[in-house]
Amino acid sequence: MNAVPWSVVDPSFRVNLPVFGEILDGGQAFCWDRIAPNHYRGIVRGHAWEIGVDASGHVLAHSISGGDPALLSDYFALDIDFDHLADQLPWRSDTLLATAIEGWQGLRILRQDLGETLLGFLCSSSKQIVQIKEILRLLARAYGQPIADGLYSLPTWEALAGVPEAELRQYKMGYRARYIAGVAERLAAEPAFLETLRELPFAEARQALVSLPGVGEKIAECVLLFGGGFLEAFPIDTWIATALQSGYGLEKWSPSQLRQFAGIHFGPGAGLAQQYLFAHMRRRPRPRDDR
DNA sequence: ATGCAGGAGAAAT
DNA sequence: ATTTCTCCTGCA
Repeated sequence: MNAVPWSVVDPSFRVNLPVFGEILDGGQAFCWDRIAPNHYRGIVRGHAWEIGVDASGHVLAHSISGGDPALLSDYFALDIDFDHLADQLPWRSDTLLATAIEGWQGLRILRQDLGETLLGFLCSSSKQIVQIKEILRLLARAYGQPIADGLYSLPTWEALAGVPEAELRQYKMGYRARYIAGVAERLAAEPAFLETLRELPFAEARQALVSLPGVGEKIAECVLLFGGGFLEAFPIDTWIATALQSGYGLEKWSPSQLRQFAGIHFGPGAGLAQQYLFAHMRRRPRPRDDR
């Protein structure tokens, strides 16, 4: 069963268990199933993987489908020095950020497939992570490719083109079916849309994404940050809005004003700051709910 | 039991 | 240029 040996993804890539879980299953990606606290399984870059972290924090992986573990170095964006990027953030004058960075050392932004990221976040509105994963699992089984062991890759947008909205609705996505059908249609009509996106300046890429049905500011910034390599993207969800409002005394600021503030305060690595703050906020119990 | 969730879009201020 | 309502579904 384990004919393929586990190998260290990269000796310099080390994380603690909470950070490991936050990276794979904290809301950036929806393709990983936790099969043990330190062990995840999922499909990435067209291959089935098992990924684990050992007692020393080294990340180990093996592919059930013959994938080269080097593919994961790219997925984890190991070429980017996130520690250095974090040090460039204004933590010296920002105690909230300093606490978040301190508590989540080793956090990184994944380099995911752009089309898959778009699909995932189109399903994300008013949904919890487990629900998003369920929708994607159903879509993968219906329109994706079998990779291994009952695991399917997510469908390409090409595979989704022409699927009627009514058919999509059976996969628990509700009103989001209209958005997915609409985006599939747009991308079929503009085949170069996604590949061009990466080459555009951030503002233009964002504008292009928002022109898609079902993609507003928040989802556009998620797609650009987690799938487009735009580390200046700063998605503002309810957690981040609360963090900014209560942490910086911006209670009366609108979402667009908060976005403006974040760009100026956090700078070119704003997306990483967002990820730290998000993990930090989500770790502590909600404002009104104990236990 | 129902309000509401890591939102978008259109209608109504 | 904001605020409000609806859109599905399933947790809490």
